Amino acid sequence: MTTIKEVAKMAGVSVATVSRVINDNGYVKESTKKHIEEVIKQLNYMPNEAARTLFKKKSKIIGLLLPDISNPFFMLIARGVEDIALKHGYQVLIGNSDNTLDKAKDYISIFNSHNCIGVISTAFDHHTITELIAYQHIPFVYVDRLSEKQHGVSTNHYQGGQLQANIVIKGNAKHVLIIHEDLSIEAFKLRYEGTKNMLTQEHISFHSCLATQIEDETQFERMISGSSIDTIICSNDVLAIKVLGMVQQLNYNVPNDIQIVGYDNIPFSEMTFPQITTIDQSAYHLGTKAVSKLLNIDDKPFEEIELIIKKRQSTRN
Amino acid sequence: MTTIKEVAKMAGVSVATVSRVINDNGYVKESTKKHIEEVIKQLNYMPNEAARTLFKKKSKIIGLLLPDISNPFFMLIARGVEDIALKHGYQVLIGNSDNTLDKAKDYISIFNSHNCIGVISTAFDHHTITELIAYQHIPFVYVDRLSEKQHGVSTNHYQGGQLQANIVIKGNAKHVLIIHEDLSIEAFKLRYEGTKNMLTQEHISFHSCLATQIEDETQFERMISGSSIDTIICSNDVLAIKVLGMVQQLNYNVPNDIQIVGYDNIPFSEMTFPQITTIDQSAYHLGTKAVSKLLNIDDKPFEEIELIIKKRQSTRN
DNA sequence: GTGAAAGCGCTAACAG
DNA sequence: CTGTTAGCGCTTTCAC
Repeated sequence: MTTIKEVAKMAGVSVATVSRVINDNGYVKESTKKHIEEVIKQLNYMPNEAARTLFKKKSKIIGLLLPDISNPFFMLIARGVEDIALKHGYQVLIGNSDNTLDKAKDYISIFNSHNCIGVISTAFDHHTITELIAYQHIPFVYVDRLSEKQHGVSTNHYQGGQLQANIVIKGNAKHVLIIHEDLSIEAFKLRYEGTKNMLTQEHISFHSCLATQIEDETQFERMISGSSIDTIICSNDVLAIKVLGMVQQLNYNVPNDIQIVGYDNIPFSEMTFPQITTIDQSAYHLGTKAVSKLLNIDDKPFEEIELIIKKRQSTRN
Repeated sequence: MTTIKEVAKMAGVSVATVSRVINDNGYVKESTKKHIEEVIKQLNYMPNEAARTLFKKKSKIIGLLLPDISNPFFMLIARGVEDIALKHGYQVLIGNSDNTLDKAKDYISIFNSHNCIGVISTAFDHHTITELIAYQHIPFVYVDRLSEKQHGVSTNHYQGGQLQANIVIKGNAKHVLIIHEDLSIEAFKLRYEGTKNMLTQEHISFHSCLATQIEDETQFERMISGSSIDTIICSNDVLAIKVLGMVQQLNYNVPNDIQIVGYDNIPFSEMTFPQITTIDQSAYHLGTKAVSKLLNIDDKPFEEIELIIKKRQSTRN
């Protein structure tokens, strides 16, 4: 690795001057600037980020804390974060918390030790979040965050839940099954309540169960047939895709016998047969916005992103 | 951020001694060690990685260069890399090249400027790889790499292609369509040749086309019906899932009318109906192995991972 | 066993 | 406009 010193020597100037041109600040005569730039190119010089970070106490790295990138929804956020971070000269260090507080804490410490400019985090439950913030001070931006008091981008999860309910109501839902993820995670809880309230209001009966409860296929079948379920509302598209497959294995026709709605609009939701009706959270956009907030390119500290209904084939009407 | 100096002062020792205990090297009296450790805990001290990196000229960061993490196959590799990197105290900086040489080069430079210990990269075509290595010197480990001369982990792609052919032959394939990704990428080319040779050997007729050519649905339909295709072999599962959906939209029964094989065994391949028959490359394992190679935990510089056939419902017999 | 001090590569005063 | 220099936080000789 060539250093700034070597560049300076070769160009016949001091390191300060070289530093001025690579950072494009301070006065440098145009001709010496040109000359230094040539030397830099010739030597293939790149500043050592560790040295810069040590001095500035801030690195060009963004810490990205996700529950699990294997869910395409988070992958989309990650790509959004990465693409725009790169555009602004930032790198992203990834951390999968697996929804574990310990891992999340560890990653935040790690991000801190790398002098990350900040961390972008997707939602934990409320209590966890406050604990995390208190844990170490580093700028935080939340994606899918909970309260207006925090910096971040989010969508209206309660409304999203209502939207799901509306869709199935139009599809003449009579007996609904809501399959949800861990309700201690605020986003899922809000959606759940949105659909629940909407269904109740329309006097439509429903059952609900946790995603983990459908692992057992025979139990799942009993649940479906026992309550003559004709509609399934899922917390997210991964779940919806899984459920679609299971329901089809049981020889039900989707959407005629059973209609299914998902959430997130992950790319695969459009590839199934039938294609899955879902609510688009614009995950990629959420990611790009989060970076803007973190880098203060964006004026507003908090923003709500519009939800988009993707009516497709897995629901009736 | 507390520094080593503060710890030293509070503990009433020199920074050198503190450094010795945090790195667990050199002689330190047991009692002073205990004392220092207490102070560290009390101050919640964590070493500044930038400073360490500056001195050591090597950071605790692994650069991970992927074509695109939105393909679950690469996501699996990424998770494998991340999980085991974390276990060894390393972080991972991600870079999506989008199969672009320019972006790949940029990322390698960036990884270098961050003093990454090395980069884990998934395959480009042969020419590109050599160019990349020449570009900057930093330890490289390839996943799905091409030649024995390079460090890395791979599977036998040619054999994988043969395996795909064998599966459909057992399913009584008469008119095969091979839908492949860019053949300038060695892995895809090898698989393609594996299937092609196997099919030729068995005197089974086949057509082939590039993945991008099936975007147009009507053209796809013509291709299928025109050649009375009864079998489709795909370069990867994402493609297979997409094709499955398209074929079903066209009212073909899978596998009776048309059987489909994928490649990779991504999680979604098991969630479709019918479930997709595929070849498992053990992507996660590939990722973990790559880290071991990079950190020299693993003795062998190169290793070949076994392919596993996942016979499921999308193929006949 | 422990401390003093040099120096990793860079930036930002400050001096000229 | 340009150079000199201190110092970011850490590790590692080298003394003692």
